[in-house]
Amino acid sequence: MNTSDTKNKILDTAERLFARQGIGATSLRAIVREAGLNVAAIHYHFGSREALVLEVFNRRLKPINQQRVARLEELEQTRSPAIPLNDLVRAFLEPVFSYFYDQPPQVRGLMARLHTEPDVTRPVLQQYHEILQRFQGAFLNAAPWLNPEQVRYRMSFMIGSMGIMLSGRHPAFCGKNGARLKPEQLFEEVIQYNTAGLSAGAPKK
Amino acid sequence: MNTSDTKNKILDTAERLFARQGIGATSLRAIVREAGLNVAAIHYHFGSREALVLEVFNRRLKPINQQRVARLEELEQTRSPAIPLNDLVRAFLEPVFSYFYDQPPQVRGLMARLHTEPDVTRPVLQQYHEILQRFQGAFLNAAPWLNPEQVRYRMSFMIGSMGIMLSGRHPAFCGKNGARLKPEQLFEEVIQYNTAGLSAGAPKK
DNA sequence: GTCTATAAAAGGATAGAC
DNA sequence: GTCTATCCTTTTATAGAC
Repeated sequence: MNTSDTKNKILDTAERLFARQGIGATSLRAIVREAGLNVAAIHYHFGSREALVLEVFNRRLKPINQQRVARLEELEQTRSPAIPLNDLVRAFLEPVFSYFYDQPPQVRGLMARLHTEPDVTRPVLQQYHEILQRFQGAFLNAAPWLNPEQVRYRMSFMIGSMGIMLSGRHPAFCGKNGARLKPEQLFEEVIQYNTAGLSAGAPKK
Repeated sequence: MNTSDTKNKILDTAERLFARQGIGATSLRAIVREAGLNVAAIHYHFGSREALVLEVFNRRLKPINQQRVARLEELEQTRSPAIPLNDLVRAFLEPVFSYFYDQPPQVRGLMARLHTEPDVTRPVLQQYHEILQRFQGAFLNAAPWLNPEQVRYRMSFMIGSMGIMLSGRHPAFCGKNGARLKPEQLFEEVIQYNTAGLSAGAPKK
């Protein structure tokens, strides 16, 4: 079997189990059992459990954040200096949405965990600190009535609601509630909600 | 030592470690090591690891949700039939805030995890399903331009941003950003953000 | 690159003394 | 109610054959 085939199989399976059972609760053995491999394969390809965890997240985050930057730069060139908040929210969230659109639900749920599992949040997000800084600057430009701390917190709120969207667990009502919005509709809800949140306190024009 | 003393000591320690390391990653042995007890104590008081996990969450959620209901009922009596959205958001979030205000940061971080760790979300939230239903009805009344699904999702977004607030990890920038809002200011930010989000799409008056 | 086999440690749970 | 001692399972990690 090809190197990258096995590697991807491990990453796919780990991702699915992390999303389903939690990261700390998922053993390497559970992963290889479901992947039809053996423990040694993981150590060969990743070196340690911790390195595997980071790779699972980075594999998804890298292309998403590249997309985010590309869209931000496009906005800066075409709509500068006054980029509408709604466009910024879309530039930040749409790459997530389009990337995970055709992924199984469990895989989407992984992203929600990124911001709450303490051993993951720090090492992963440090890699993307610069991107967040750039968005913070853009949001601050677009919402000059806010101070930098407010912008940072509101971005965090946006990230929180994004996690909820991705988790698909719909935590307010994880029971048996029939009708669910279609993914596209749900996404528009998220955009609308967070654009309104970020716009809160704006001076009337 | 008194029964409830030991029980609380276990709950306190477990809570702290769950918040710090994640739930699945925290062993019973780690808990009792830090609490100065032994594994048998946990099984005596809680029966199993799983039961302990549920108790850790329910100990906090029970008083919070009682407060929520009390405040909702007060609003229904004093401001019915048209309860402002802002009051509903406060009725839902303020009990969380006031309850955790004087708790150490790690303990607050636990609530953030409630909505993402899959083995916890379901069993815990099922107990409070009725309360969420009541709030959903109230929000639907206060925002009649939304349909029930929209209300449910927006409540979930609110819960997501609340989790971010509680986590204290400020995931957008977990690096070394100097100034932080005071807790009260942060709370007002959350209220404002989510009131605006829930109000999105409201007809102009 | 992938496997089996195995080492060494840590996990949850229980029995029985006090 | 709390402890020690113990059972059995599972874990991460490594060594060495193929």
